[in-house]
Amino acid sequence: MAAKRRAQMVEETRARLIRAARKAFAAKGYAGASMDDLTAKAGLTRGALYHNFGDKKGLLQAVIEQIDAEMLTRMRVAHDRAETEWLGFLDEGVAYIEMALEPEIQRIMLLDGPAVLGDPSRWSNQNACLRTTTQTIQALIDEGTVTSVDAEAAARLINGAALNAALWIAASDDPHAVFAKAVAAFRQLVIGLLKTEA
Amino acid sequence: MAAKRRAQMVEETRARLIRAARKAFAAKGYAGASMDDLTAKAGLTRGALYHNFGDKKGLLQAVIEQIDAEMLTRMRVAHDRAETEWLGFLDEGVAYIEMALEPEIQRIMLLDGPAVLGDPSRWSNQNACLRTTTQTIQALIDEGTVTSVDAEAAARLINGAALNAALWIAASDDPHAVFAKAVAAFRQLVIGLLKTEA
DNA sequence: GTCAATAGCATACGCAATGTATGTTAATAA
DNA sequence: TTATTAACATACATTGCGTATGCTATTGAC
Repeated sequence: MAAKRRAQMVEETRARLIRAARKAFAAKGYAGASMDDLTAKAGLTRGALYHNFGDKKGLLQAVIEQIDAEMLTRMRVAHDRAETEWLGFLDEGVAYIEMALEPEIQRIMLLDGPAVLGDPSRWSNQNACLRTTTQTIQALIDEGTVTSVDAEAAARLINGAALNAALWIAASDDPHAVFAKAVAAFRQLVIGLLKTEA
Repeated sequence: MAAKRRAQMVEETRARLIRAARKAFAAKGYAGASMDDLTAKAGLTRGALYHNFGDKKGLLQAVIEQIDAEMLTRMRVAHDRAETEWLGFLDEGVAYIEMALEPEIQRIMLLDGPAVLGDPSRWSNQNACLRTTTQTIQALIDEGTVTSVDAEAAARLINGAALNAALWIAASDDPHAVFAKAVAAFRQLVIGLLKTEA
């Protein structure tokens, strides 16, 4: 029981550091975030950080894994709510764009993440969002809705398109109007994947 | 004439700094590149740097503008070589993917650039690549080849897709095979933009 | 129950790197 | 001829990361 409480303490420490890091990275960016400030706001020092995560990049990885998991569940929800697999695929994409609009996700997952850790597909565990999209597309191919393409390649392209759309929307003066345009273009573009009923 | 030589000297200095910066940023990444090393290899000191470019970000901007211009011409070449506007559009996209495979372009334009300077569409001058794609799509809409969509939105999505494809290819174990897959999926995807001959 | 060992975190230090403030030289303008 | 400024170099101050070291409490051995 004492051991259990000890393990809980460690998890508490890690969770508090990750929470503070999410805030700091989102607000100041990865490079601009100070580890001293970070840990101080979590009620700790850099000692705790280097003990638990190795270095600054290690902390970013932990933050990214957490956000990635959250994005995964939200995409699954959007997907499962739809009536057909194809509509689920569309909603999944739109959900991705919507999430990518949140400053935290945009800054950490889309801008700093790739710059610091390299290509997302090489991130430690797995880029969950990408996997979901790949699986969804593969299912669409199997059921005959989508033409025969490499599912991972298509997922990659779709993700990139949605990502860029989100950056565009977020940087625009009228995000609402641009969002509508982007979604319309997105829905049009993915039609190319549909199997032509020759 | 003395004035002219003076102006030439300044341009020489700027050019040498930008050249050294391109090498350093490509090799070590923006954050990892040291301004002292940079300027020393250019035969100068940090004084010249801060006088001509303001700060480190200013230097990155100058580098990006140069690379952006180079990419623009290469895309135009690929575009103009094709026989039809639609084929030119496809070749333009493939050319972009090919360029994005070069480590220098990938690191500076696709990874560090957005992380440091924010969304490319907000970059000082203009993101030339994006403009070309937008114009090409608009021309396709005008000639009736492509269905009525927002040209800029479509260009954004296409660019993002190509960008992500390049990152994927570059990080893969077998770039050649993955490149083929990506291009195939790309060609399939953009078919969605074609006007259906109803 | 005592003692060694280690996990978890804090403190202290060294080093590198950016930005700024201050020179220095040469060209330009009055 | 002299004053001013552009173009760069040098010197300085600050910040911030990573590591080495120190402290405390828990665990395990006997």
